[in-house]
Amino acid sequence: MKAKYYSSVISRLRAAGVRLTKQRIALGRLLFYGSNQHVTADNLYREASKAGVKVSLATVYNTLHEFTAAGLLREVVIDPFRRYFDTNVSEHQHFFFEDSNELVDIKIGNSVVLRLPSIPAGKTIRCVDVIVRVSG
Amino acid sequence: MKAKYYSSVISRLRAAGVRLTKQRIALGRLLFYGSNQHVTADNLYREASKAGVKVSLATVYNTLHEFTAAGLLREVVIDPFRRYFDTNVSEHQHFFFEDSNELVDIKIGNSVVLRLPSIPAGKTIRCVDVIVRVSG
DNA sequence: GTGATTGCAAATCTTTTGCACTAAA
DNA sequence: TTTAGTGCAAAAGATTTGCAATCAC
Repeated sequence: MKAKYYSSVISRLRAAGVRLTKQRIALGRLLFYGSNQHVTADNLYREASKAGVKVSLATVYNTLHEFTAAGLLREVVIDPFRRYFDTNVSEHQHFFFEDSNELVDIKIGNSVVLRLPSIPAGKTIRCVDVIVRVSG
Repeated sequence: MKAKYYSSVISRLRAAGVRLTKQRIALGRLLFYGSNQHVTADNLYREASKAGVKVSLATVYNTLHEFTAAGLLREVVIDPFRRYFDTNVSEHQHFFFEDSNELVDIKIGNSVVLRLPSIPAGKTIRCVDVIVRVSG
């Protein structure tokens, strides 16, 4: 099973056109087969350390940006104190649990339904971010 | 006209329960009667300097937080590089023009949340942030 | 071999803090 | 008079950068 996951990460990275390095493969495994879909740099760095992966924090930052540029991750702007990245790049919305700082996908069918606004001529909507901030 | 605006800021601050200082009144005037409803600390600091208001950057930060805590401003999390504050504290949504870094309110009637998601029992929705990111 | 990537430490940028001084109530 | 607010400079915290060493293709 490990081997299958491993090669699956490799083909995903290769398909995205990113150069295959030890660090990227290791981080890719953590990102795409780990339990947490929503990571911060520090977050992923610790997870890597815990997993015995030798990687520097700078490389974690580089990799998160590289993967985002390659379409493997999407950044979620949710918190002024740190940057979150989401392994789910398909269109979806988020709960942010303010008491625990937890970011959770809203399941399709339970999402906020919007009527989209009209926009200035010549412009395009790149995306619509919806964050439901939950407390209590 | 000036005098009317001035006293109107004073009563607004007083009503919000914030102590009236020269700096807060000056920043309040810029915020509540200035042209730009969406400010960053640096942004407001420059505006103050330009208007001849003598105030330190630290006080601008303090004041933005103080006003936010008092319900006079609302923070909009939109950009990982700086914090935006909005003088419009009523429920509304935003355009973010990515090319110019401009944050603009979506006019009422031009965007509507039609249905909210169900949330875990015991929790409450504090707010729903909707950001329409526009480019081109 | 050649150009991209890594790791470290230093730099950067925004925001916060400590503290002596000043101003508001 | 007493407590809160201000300003400065220093600190903090997240992210980035410069550069020499290393690795992928």
